[in-house]
Amino acid sequence: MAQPSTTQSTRYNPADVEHKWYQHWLDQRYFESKPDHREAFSIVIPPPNVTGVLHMGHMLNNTIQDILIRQARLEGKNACWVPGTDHASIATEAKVVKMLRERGIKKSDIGREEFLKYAWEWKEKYGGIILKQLQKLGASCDWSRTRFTMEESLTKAVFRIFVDLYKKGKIYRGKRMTNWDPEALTVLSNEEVIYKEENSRLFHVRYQIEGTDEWIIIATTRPETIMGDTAVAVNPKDERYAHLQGKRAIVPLVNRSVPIIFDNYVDMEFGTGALKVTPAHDMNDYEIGERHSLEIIDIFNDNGTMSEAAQLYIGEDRFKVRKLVAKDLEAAGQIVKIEDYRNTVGRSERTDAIIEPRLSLQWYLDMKEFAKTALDAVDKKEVQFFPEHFWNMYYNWLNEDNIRDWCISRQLWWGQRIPAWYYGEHTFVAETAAEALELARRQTGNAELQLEDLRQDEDVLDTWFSSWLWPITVFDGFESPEELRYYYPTNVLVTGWDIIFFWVARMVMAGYEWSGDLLGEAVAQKKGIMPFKDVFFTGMVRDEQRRKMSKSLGNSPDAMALMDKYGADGVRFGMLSSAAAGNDIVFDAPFDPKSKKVLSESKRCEQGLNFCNKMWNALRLLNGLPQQEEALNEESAAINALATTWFSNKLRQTNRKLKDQFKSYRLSEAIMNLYTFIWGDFCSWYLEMIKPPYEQAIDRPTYERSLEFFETQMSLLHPFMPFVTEEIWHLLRDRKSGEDCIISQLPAEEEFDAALITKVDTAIEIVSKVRDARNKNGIKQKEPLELFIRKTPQTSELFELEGLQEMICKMAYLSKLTFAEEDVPNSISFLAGPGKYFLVLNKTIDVAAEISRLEGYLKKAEGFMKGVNAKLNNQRFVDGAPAAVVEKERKKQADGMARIKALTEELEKLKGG
RNA sequence: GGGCGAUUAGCUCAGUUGGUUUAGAGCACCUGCCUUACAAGCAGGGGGUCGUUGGUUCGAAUCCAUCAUCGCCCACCA
Repeated sequence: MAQPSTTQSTRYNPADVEHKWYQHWLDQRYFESKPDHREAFSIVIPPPNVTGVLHMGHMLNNTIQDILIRQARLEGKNACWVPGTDHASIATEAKVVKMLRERGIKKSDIGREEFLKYAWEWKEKYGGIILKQLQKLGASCDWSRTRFTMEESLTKAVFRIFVDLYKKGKIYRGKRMTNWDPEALTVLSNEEVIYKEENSRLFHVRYQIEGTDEWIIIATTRPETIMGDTAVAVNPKDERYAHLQGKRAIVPLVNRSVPIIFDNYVDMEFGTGALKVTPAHDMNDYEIGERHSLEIIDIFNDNGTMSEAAQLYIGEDRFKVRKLVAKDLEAAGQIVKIEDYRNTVGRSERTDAIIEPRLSLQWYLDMKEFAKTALDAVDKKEVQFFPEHFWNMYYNWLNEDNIRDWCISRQLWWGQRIPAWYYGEHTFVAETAAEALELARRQTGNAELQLEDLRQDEDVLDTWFSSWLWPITVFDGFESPEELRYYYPTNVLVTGWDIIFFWVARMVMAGYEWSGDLLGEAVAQKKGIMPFKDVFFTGMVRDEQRRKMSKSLGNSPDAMALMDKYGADGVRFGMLSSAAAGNDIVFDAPFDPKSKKVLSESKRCEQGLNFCNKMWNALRLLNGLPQQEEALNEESAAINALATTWFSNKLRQTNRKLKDQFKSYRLSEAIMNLYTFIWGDFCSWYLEMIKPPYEQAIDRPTYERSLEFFETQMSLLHPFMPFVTEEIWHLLRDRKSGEDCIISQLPAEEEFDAALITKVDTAIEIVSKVRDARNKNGIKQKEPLELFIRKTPQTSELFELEGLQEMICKMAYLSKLTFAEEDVPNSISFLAGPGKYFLVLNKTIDVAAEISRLEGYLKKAEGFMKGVNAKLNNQRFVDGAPAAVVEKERKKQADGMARIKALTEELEKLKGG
């Protein structure tokens, strides 16, 4: 068993502590979970990219998951947090390509097989780093369950559902516009295209209406595509062109006759309101072409030069042709004018080449029904979002006007290769090559066919096509659903809102599609169910200029360095204390203009470390106290009795609040709740109340209660700051094996005495006011003073509370506390709670200062009364508001009047005397 | 262009269905303390007419509308 350190040092040192306890937890197998009789609580990790390194977003995300899983574990649930990584096909392939390039190897030279060998090597080498880093953060994942989206069994599941969807007719192959990089000669995904505003020119070109002397003027930024024009389009509402119905126009230079069509897409306000349509080279034109069955003429070669189909300028580069066409049109008198113009141009992230929209054959998944399922799930609250407003974003993407079929093929090698084989005109979709071959033999009637005769699709599947199954596949749901029945649906998904479409929505779809069959009898009518009950959206972590923290911007502090400096607990505190659900968090790491780097420093994390230190020293105080059976005297017996009763009630109150905060995922509130409670109520008040004078002993019962309080607080705080709490837990008492904070018991929810808490609050207010009076009058903190209480029914009742007087005397260093029938002359007076108090200073009072102080109070009280009176004098308020509210206002009025009266009297006396 | 969100103390943010709040917390700031648990600390303090203008209501930081500023997502105009 791990040994706790000694408490000699006044400084808490996380480095000594954190690794030790993490290893201990691993040795005790606390993170591991197997189905049993207990209630399950499961979370699947959003798998980070396999070759990624820990950044601030991961830190936040995984800290939150760890808090929830540790809390569940403490609540006695069977907590299971499944870790893993994503193969991230684009990102990883790009890294491998770069690595190979640095070694002078070109991807195209080595071929698919060898490339994949390098890629796997790379994965083996760097794949574990991020998981190791998560361990440093304290993540209590069941590491024996670590999965990878491209491991064998997950890949098998991917092929299985691909075939399933293909059979259901939801997967199809279709031609669509894609982003073509004419330099790299490859299709790019939307994520790899960067759009930027650039300067260009808008050409106004005139086209003749066939068989007339009339012209129609169109505006274009890309005159070189004129040879691919197959229509001219105008808006059907545009009266200027209404008469052109059924007419045709002549495309200049190539003199082709094309139809004039009417389409709502055309913006009447833009340019001349007329548009040339080039279906092969523009996304929108393609869609117009589809609607009007236009001819498609592809005028470019792969490398961006003109093809035979262009008829003119064959073999010349597209940008050279733009100039040539402009010149030739000008010469032919076809150009009306040329304007300067700014438009957005898409460039390849890797080669910076201007993207050419191009038709290509891709695999698609029909999303219509899926989208409806996913919408219903949230609509019927089967899945709940925190915060709720993300529903709007989700709805906006999934509703039928916006939803688009999912392009699931990628022109990459690192990934799951599409399980489709071709033979001539035939396509065979099967889970394995052997099955495909069998299909092929059966369907072609050719029993002699061999695998070599078939050609497998070259593309791989989109990464998300494996991750949308993650909540099912990590439990081997498709192979043996026993575990799925226990752990599914998972309790909560914790993720950034930036992947709400890519991932969250799609997991919901997959859950409903397949879990029903897999869960079998466990689910009514075998209807699929949601993959998680709650979704907790974390914000993006941003720098002080509100930019997203990212590696490419270099604005992110080094996560590992932060933890070295402040400890994992400190960093967890720092991240969380500013992370309200769904709100982006601005992380306070300073930027050093000299080194042009973000420093791994943070005030918030420092606060977390200071908090550890505070608790560490509270521990040192308790551990260092000598003990004896009886209390020192009657006074301390009374104080200790009051202090323990009061604190146990505060503890229950805090526990109640904390439970609510967990239920609604208000975790940043929860940690601040614990912070102020432990630091303020426990250390500053409770411990000071019970602390015996120097080298005196504390009575054993109070000591014992104090240990219990401390322990309970460590359990409550454990999910947030696991290391320091475990360490203190062990230093508080001698523990047997297995008595660890990580599996300790949380206090049950109990009623608390609110009236008692209010009374002690008033006492605390009195103490503070006395201290303030000392401060303002330059009197030493420990100089004994006498305090008088103006006797009223309220103050009498307050001071009936056993130990209250003694406690106030101790905390405020008062020599004596006396009830007075009259106001006490030559004293400092103040109000606290319902009473009035007089502090006798052993020196002359500065009357002028006293007057101005009291006038300040009076002004505030009068302002307050104005509001209250205005309400009560309003007959409609008295009639309209609920009786309880009116009653409260009446009480406020009475209290306020009393306060003003007391202050006025006091002021008169001071002024008069 | 479509959608979402934000605007509260010098900074970062709470304020959960309108009424125990002329508004809370942390940091920063100011004053006094090296007091035998803690200077990574202790005690105390100052600071905001809740972005604008209207409206609903007995009552608005909170609900509605408008404008302003900022941020994000999606689609992209030839």
